[in-house]
Amino acid sequence: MQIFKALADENRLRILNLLRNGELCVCDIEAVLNIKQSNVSRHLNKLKTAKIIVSEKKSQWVYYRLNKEIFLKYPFLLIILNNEIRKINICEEDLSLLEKFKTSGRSCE
Amino acid sequence: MQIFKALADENRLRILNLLRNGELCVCDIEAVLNIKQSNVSRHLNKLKTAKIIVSEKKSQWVYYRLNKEIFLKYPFLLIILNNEIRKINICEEDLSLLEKFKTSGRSCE
DNA sequence: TGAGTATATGCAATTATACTCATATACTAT
DNA sequence: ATAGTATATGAGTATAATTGCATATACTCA
Repeated sequence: MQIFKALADENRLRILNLLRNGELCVCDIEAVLNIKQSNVSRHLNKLKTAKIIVSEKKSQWVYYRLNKEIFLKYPFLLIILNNEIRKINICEEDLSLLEKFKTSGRSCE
Repeated sequence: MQIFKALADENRLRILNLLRNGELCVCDIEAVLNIKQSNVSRHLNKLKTAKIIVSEKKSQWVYYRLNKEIFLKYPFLLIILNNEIRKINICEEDLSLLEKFKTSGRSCE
């Protein structure tokens, strides 16, 4: 139930899309999606509460990544991630923006 | 996107569960779920707009059933229907209520 | 035709969700 | 210590979804 509600928001699907290639910190996501930091933080919390992602604090940053276990437990989630989310137009753009951002030196790592 | 929103409501998941065994009219669903008719009608409309179900009018009744085509198009939907929705406690009860209702003679057919 | 039933829909009220701004907390580095 | 950065969260607002009630429409049957 909660997992379906977690998936029912475009910003959260965009976040999951970004996390497909590996972990990101809040400010990476904020920069790429161009939404407010507090907003990103809350969306991440919803995804985390639904156990779709997990977080790990590293010095001043908090890194979020997909929770492999839940993708094993719910095969439909993997299909959604790999087949459906990428069909959303803006998700392609997000990925290339992320690419640019990561190579621009403005990323926090 | 719209498909995810359509799945993000317990009543709608319960309706999809009931439709697993075949088509039903609005009043069948109303009786089993014990929610208001106008409410059932609106939920059905959301599912229909998301193309998850289709409807067919037969004399004074409107019958709703799963849209086979969309389940072929989105395999994750089939997994959700067969594996996840049934895990929701109330869905088991709904099915036995439906059974009773259908054999009680109060059903509209 | 008229009464009864099934369904859909307009409108208002309620509830849930998402958002913004300001600020607290935790950490880093000078 | 102090300033700066990253993140989370409280409080208020805006927006969206759900619901209930009343009613319109379409159909049936006597």
